[in-house]
Amino acid sequence: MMSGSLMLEENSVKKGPWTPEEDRKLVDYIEKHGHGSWRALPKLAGLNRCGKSCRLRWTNYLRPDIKRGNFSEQEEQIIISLHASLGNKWSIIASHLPGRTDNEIKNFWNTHLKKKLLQMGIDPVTHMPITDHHLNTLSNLQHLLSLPISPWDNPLRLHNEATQLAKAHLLQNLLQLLTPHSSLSISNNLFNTQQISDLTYNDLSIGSSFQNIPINIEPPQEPLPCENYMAATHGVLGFENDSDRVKTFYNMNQSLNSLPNLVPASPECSNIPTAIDSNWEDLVDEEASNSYWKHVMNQTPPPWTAS
DNA sequence: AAGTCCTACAACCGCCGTACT
DNA sequence: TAGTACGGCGGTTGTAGGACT
Repeated sequence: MMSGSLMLEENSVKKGPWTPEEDRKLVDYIEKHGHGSWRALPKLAGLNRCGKSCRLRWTNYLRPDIKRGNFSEQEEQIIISLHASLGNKWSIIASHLPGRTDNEIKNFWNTHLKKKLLQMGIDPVTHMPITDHHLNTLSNLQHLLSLPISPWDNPLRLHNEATQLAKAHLLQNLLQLLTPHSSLSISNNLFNTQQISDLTYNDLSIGSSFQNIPINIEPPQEPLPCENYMAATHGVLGFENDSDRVKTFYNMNQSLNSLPNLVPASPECSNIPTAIDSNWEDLVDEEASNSYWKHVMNQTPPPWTAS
């Protein structure tokens, strides 16, 4: 069997990692002719790749305006804030971070920010406190799993096994929600219903691979006042007007900002003026008819919070 | 030192929306 | 209006390299 990087499709289009030679061909062609039709490009550029692969390689890696390196603290804040209001709209989020690609932001979210939010006690999907939502789900699951099944005296044993399997998948999906990017497996002893029923929040742990059940999850160090933020982003409080919503959102960001600061990977990183600095004004002007974004990101209290 | 596990991220896949015929 | 081509997007996978045992 051929390895993935060498595997060729029937039409001999290469897949897998790009070589420096391929990169050079692609860059040379686009610099001279522009990309034009991506489908036609590979042939014209002398590349044995599909147009889609060329486009992705260019937009995500070779483009001259790509900004490499670690995300700054400010960029993190922007991503978190935009994700709270936009969800997984990576391309839109990327459009507000000059030099960053949607793919890069998506990867950064999945590998860093998701974990960070979980450790803060916030569900990175809903941006709601993880306690109520997930524990209710776990509670329901506990009931599901404790339903009596007696495969040995039931003629529908196969059906029951399928049901168990479905339950396993359900639980796995739930746990994956709590453990992003983990290779998850559920051992058979998980289906000891007593063990399941004994699980509490304090018995679960975030950040481990969950490969060894029972699981230990450490609750957040301190309760985070993030309910208001959740309400703001999801409208559960039924605000009377935008002003209330804006105030609440501001309060949330103060909560986020009060968390321990991230340490830049390189000391000089935080001192480098970024494109963000020069474009942030544009963003806030564009994003907010109200001025709350400016206050949120500049961490200055807006007038309406003055008592 | 060797094997295994884990993390990060580049790249791929499939779906969807839009433009064009 | 239907069909097709194309580009964009988000989810997922594959794999290199570091960490750990």
